[in-house]
Amino acid sequence: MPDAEDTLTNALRRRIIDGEFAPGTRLSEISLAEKLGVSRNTLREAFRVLAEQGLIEHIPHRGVSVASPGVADVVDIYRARRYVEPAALAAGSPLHPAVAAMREAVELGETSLEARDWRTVGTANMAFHDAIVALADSPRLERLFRDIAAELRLAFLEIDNPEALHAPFVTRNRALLETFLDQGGPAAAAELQDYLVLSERTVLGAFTRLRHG
Amino acid sequence: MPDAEDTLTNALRRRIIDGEFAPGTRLSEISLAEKLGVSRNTLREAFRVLAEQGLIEHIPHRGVSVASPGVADVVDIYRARRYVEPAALAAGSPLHPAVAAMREAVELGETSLEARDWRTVGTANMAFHDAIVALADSPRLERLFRDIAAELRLAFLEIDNPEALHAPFVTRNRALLETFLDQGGPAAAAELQDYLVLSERTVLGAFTRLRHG
DNA sequence: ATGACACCGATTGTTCAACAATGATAGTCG
DNA sequence: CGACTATCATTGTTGAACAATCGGTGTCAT
Repeated sequence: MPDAEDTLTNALRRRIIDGEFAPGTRLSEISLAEKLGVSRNTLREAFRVLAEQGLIEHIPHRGVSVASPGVADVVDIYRARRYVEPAALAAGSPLHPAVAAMREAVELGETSLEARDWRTVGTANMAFHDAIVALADSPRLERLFRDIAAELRLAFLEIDNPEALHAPFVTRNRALLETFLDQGGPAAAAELQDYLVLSERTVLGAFTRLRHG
Repeated sequence: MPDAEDTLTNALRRRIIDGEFAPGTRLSEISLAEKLGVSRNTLREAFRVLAEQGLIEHIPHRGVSVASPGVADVVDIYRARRYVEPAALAAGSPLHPAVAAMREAVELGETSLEARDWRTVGTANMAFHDAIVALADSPRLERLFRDIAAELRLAFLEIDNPEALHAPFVTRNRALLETFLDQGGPAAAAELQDYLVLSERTVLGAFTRLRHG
């Protein structure tokens, strides 16, 4: 079955992001290869890709495990986000196609919030920010964001309180979109700065609460 | 010979960056594996890592070749740089350890300029900007910069006029460092914006000159 | 001569089995 | 009870093999 590997990498990626393998889980080459119906070598190639993306951690001679981001990782992820997202929003055009994606993400978030479908709320949230980055029209920045967004999802999985994590930001997304359209990029960028600070604080708070009981 | 792969990846990476394999060169699995004294499978794992880093391009069933960045890539690389570098400089502290690295890079650039050692001038140049990014204390931003800097080196290799490419920026690096120390981060950030615009223009100019004769 | 078509060869994609090397574990001894 | 050692499961790496695909070559009909 040639070409299994691209598919394999994506499949593994999705399953990890979806939480099928909890953060920190050890991924055994032999058993996982058997489970997925591929050879060890093919699986190892996929591992290398995912490790480079930060989704799994590879320790020589000790195998790979699903990344489990710690406080330092969350801090760094938000730092990177603050570098990229507000600037993308500040320079973004309201006519950019990504604006439609922003709107759709906001609406999906709102309907999912009503349905109390927190998982989808989280997905919509990420899609919203992904659209913001897309405003920059930079494949490399998009790739960076794709990777750190995936890592952040792992952090969310560790916390496992999706309502507190995602719900508060649905209305903020709506407000941010309207600020962007009504008052322009720079105003929206300033708002997003505060937004990200608050979001980081929310995540970090949940994290330390985890550690202390 | 276990643990060959991390070493292998780094070795290949360095050889590519050093121009041993010209941009666009097809890398045959069989012959390269033989040349490097590793098996095809091990080499393929290294390929996956380097492809993820953007150093080589992988086309299914057609193998990998050394990336040869085009105009669009250069534009995107500089876009990403403008997002990250000035902000890092603006927020950076003069007391940060990376400042020492900035200084060393400037001095190395100056001595290499005198010696007309353009290769080292280019290296020092990149080290200077690497130190700027290090001001942000963000592993993920550093990784992004490491990858795009490597890609940019490939673009430089394609142009192959290192003097025009690197020499003009030695004095600018010195000036930028002094602005940062004397007038602070924001002033230096503004200067760096212009710097990067000029640098991009230099590279793009050389590129189009290549295409037209 | 030219264009479509079928074939062939080289290369990549993937698997399997084997062995070396390492890290963790468990058991032993002082 | 702690340090040492032997064992063992797992990873690291290899080589050979076969399947699948791509690109070029040559043929053939028009």
